[in-house]
Amino acid sequence: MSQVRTAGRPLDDELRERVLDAADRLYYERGIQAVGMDELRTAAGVPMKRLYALFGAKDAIVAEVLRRRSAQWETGVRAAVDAATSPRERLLAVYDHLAAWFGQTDFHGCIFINSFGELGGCSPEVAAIVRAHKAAFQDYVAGLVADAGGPPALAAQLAILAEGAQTTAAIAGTPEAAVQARAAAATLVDAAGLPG
Amino acid sequence: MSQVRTAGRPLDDELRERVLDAADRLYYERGIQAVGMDELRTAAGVPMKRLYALFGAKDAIVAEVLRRRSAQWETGVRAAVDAATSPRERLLAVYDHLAAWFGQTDFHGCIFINSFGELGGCSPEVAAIVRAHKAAFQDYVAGLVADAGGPPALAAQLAILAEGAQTTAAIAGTPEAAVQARAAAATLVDAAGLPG
DNA sequence: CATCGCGGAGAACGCCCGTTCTCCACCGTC
DNA sequence: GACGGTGGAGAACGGGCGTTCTCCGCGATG
Repeated sequence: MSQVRTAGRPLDDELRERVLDAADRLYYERGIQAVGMDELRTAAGVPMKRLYALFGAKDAIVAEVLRRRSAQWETGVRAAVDAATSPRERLLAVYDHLAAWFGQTDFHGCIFINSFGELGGCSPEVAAIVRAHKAAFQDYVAGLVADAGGPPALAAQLAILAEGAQTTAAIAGTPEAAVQARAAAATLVDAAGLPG
Repeated sequence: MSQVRTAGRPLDDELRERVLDAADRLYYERGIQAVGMDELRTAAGVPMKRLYALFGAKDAIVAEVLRRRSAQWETGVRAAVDAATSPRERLLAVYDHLAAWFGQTDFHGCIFINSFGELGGCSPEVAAIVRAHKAAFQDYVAGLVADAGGPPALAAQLAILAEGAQTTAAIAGTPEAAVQARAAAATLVDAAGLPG
């Protein structure tokens, strides 16, 4: 059952990582349907037979890519938030994290929004993963707002600002939506009259 | 040059409308790549030869659908805004318009955001149309804000809220993002201290 | 009425996709 | 060294796509 490393043959886990890394990059850059299994095979340097032995079907690779991105997003946001000190700054740290992300040269928008637009109408599995990811983010923001002593309605507003910033930055191809959203969030937070 | 109606054969303009209506509905419901030319031909009740004589290629149909939607969106938003009286209400009317739209049973999100996610990475033409559409909306909001005597920064914030509401409502499958965005917009507008 | 030409209906074509299968080189074992 | 089996590389397959082509019926014209 347990795997033993052989000289020339990488372990299944390493190979899965390599495939998912390549799939993530290609799907994110050009879209899921635009990247075929042959291109993925070539990019990952994995034999086709191995690819299907590891994942079974393209759908499974897509789902795994999305789940990985969701975990990475959560990790990144948490790190940015936890680096902030006051509850107010923790709320606004979300938008600073967005600003850093939008500024990256390979920024192509939110892969969940993109995937939902591409496959949400035809793939219930993709739709469910995207919905769960966004719901988790909203819950996280709700927790931050609650910690700050803000009203629940503020959480939904802050989440909408974050979504709008991602959409706007992706389509415009410029990162300024993050600072605009941050300013709006600061106004909303202040208007909510947080304690402390 | 000018067309003359013949008994059994519809005019080109009528046929174009029929094709674009069918394409709009199918592309919006299930995505562009998921709908083939054969299905569109069947749905529109138009012979394949006529379809290609009218449009030349699928790309042209896609572009035309998006341009039509852009004009329809502009018309709808303007109507909602012009029905409002005060400058403040005119700004918030945008979100009331969103609320009515999100509540429709066939709401599947913003076709521009969806199309950008699906084809933005591979089709410069689609990307350009989507970018132009969103830029036009931002300009329109900027005009409303200017008319209300608000600062330019407010316009970008209000546009981001509208984008975020569309994304959130589409993915969640529920319309409440519109009223949440409206509340946030009202807070931002009030915080901007508009005159009058 | 014979003929011409145009338009309707859908088959045909070439290509690409996701998935499976074939072939062969290479390894451990007797 | 002979051999069985496993994994690498990529061709093969069935299906669906966008686009083009063929065939046929019909109405206009002499």
